[in-house]
Amino acid sequence: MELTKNFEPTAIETKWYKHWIDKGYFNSTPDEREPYTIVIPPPNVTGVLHMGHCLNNTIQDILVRRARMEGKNACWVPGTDHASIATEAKVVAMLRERGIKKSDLSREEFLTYAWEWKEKYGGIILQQLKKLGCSLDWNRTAFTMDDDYYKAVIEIFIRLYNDGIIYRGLRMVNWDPASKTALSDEEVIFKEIDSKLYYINYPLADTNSPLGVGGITVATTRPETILGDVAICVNPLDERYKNLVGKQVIVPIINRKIPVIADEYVTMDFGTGALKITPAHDKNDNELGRKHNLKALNTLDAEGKFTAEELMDENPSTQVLAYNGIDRFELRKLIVKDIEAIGQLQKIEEYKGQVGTSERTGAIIESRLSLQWFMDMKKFIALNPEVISSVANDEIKLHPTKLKNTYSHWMNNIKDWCISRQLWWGQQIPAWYDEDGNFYVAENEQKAREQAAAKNSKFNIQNSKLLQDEDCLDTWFSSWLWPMEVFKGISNPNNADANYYYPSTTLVTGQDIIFFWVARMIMAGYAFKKQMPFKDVYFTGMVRDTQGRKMSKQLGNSPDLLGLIDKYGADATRFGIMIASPAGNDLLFDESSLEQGRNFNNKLWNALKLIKNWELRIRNEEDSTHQSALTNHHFALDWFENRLNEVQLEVDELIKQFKLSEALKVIYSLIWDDFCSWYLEWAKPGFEQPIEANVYEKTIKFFEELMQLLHPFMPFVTEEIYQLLKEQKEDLCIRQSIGNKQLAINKNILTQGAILKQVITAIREVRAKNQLKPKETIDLHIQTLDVENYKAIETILSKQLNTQTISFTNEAVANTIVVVVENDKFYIASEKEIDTASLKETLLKDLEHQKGFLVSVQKKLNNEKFVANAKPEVLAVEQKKQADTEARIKTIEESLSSMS
RNA sequence: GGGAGUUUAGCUCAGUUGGUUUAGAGCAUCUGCCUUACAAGCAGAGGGUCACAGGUUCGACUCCUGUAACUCCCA
Repeated sequence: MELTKNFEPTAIETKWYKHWIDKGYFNSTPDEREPYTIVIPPPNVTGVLHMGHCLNNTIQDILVRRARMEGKNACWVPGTDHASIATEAKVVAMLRERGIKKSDLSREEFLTYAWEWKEKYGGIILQQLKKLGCSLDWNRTAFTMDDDYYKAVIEIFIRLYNDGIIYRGLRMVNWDPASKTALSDEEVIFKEIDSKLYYINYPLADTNSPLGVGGITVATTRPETILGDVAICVNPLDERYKNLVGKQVIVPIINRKIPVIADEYVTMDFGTGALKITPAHDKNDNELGRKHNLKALNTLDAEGKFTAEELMDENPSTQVLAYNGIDRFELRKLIVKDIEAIGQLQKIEEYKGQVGTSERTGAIIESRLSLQWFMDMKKFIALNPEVISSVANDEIKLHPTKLKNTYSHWMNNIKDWCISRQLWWGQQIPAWYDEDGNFYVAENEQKAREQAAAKNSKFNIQNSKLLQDEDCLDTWFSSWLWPMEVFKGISNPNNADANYYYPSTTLVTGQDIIFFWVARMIMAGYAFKKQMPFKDVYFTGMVRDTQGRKMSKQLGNSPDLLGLIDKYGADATRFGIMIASPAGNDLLFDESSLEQGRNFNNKLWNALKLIKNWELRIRNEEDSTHQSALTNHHFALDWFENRLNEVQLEVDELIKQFKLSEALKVIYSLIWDDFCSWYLEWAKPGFEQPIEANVYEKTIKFFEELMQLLHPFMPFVTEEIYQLLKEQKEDLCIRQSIGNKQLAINKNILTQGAILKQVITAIREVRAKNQLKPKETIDLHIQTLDVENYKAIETILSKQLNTQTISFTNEAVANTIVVVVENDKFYIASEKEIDTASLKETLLKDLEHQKGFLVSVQKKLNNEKFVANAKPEVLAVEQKKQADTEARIKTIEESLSSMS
């Protein structure tokens, strides 16, 4: 079979992925083997594959494929989450395009459209993962709104409500006026925004002085909330305002009389040192308001528009009523203008401030008083203390470990979790309200009716009205059950799958969702299963561009992943993203690393071609008349076998520590340098020469093992090559590795190999310096005490250095170039004239270096304190260094003297 | 403002309890090669007072203190 010039990934990738799926290799069912479970961080149904997913899922696939080859029962569960806010926004937009308004639809009608949208677009990202080669068990694909999953979420809500952990309360929440829903703190992104600081005067109420005289000036960024002001607050230590505390001032426009109060909370050097208090529209004001028993007056509605509803007791003026329905930012301008008109605006300053924005819609967040459902986190943690201890004592290991601090800090300062969202796409809150304002939490309306009848004597179980809460639950309130409910661990407790696969083995996810998701899964695990959800958590950093900027749509710096896979192949893409991915750190993505991956594919491909060329030239050992060639091949085989074992152990260790990038680097160098550049050159027969059968077979075996080692990282090219090397009974994808523990390593052979490489490199270097063309032969004279060792590698030397003759000598050879490696000397004779001067220079440079080194070693050995304090083995090493260096200096000096 | 982290070659990173031949790798750069697997390649080379300033120690990239720059988290 003729092999193509270069490796061509596209067709090969499609072929093998289909084959693996047809064989069902990725499907897992419980058996007697040890399970290795990963649940995918469910991407949004709205999502498309981006670099973050690529990194994340490549890592998961590497771990899963390796576990599968190690004989574990590997199970990687795919799925998506319903992403309430994002999906609802997409569906609303889709409807708008069709000319349909959400407000004209019933909940049921809207949900029909939403499901339609989900069926059409929700699976795109999972299809894209197949392109990347991900070995997911597709039979297990889960969705956070599946029927059973839905029921599980509801059940958990009811359980937590009955335990007194979920409560309903009026709280200051982060309100997104664009999507008209509350957001958790984690969904708010703070941004620096240019705004203005308005200085507004509040005149004193109890004097007859004209307006503008003898008042108090407040600096505010939010004049539009002024109509909700209920107090002015100053620092009790502030001398400027001491005489004003306890007095009344007048709120401009609405002319409300409010008190001046004192509290340490106020910073004296910000603005004027006087703060207006609007408890309905600011978190801190709300707290101060509660502390000082102030009323909260809400002046903005759910969309962020002015409403005078709560001001009606004050008989507001027509001017105030005219603000009704005006948007908050428009209102700001208007009120500033109106305050200016009555002469109460003193000045406006430019100001840079932090403003919260919605992660999903980008809208500026309003703090808003609202009835929401909450989880009492302090109580929850008190009942499940393992949530904190398991991470602290490494029962659950976080990688990198520095995140342990972050985790415990958050846990110990945890705030209540607002779990309700004013949306329809999600699990509807299982609470029903009767006409008297009582509510009943139950799994369905019938059960709620029964409860109502039992608790409310006025309630008629047949006829009375009962309305379900309109809101749905935060998406994270469903995805925190992911590791258990993908195996139906809540909806069908103690089923065989859940018992076998839970807890999962490893979780791979981004650092950005450590609180959103990871921490909450740990909570759910201990609360509902009394067990951790996973043993190790590997956090990836963020993928950035070469300038270190986040990848974003606005910057247009996020590459088209499928385009990259088309261009370079999935293996090269995986290689490219892994090779530059330090454990737990941000990754600066550069397309050139994909190029490196593609080149690596070709390197493998060409090594295959070389070996295929040997196939027809195999000769049995018995026929051999070249005994020395056999010994030499024996050395090459022996050396590479040991080198391979050494690296296999190293990789094993690295993967255990989640140092995947390093493991890949080590394998890359083993294949490119040790196997291709050294081993194959040593084992290679001469032009049109036959190859010994055992060399051929061993080489195939080595290559197979290399492909096996690399397979988790680059599954397609390795499977293809594995199958082409020889007729295979099984697929590489499921080939079982031999336990690494049995691997023995002969250090002597490895050292000998290292010296051989050093000799070849050193002699090549002087060849290059003396302009000896590769084709020009040399005569090599070796002066060494280990003649036998060099005899064993004679033909290798000859081949790699293009020698005409190799001989051994006990003394300097005249008119040659001298090379010193360790304590051996190599004299190189050629027909070319020798550049003695440059040769001398090289030797002198080396001599100087060695002498300098010797001085540093001797300094230590002559230091009494060092000799007294250093450990014996350290002392021995230093003594050996001294002896070696002295010997080397002697050798160089001899060479130099023989030259002159 | 509070907390955590980072700083090693042009770039991206290793460097395991302080001593392992006066700091390693990949990429990039330079030089020479179309050598019959591979020019997407081969062979070779150059490049670092380990951010800065002190300290501990016989000995510091490694431990301690301070300074600077950057990053992230929380407010």
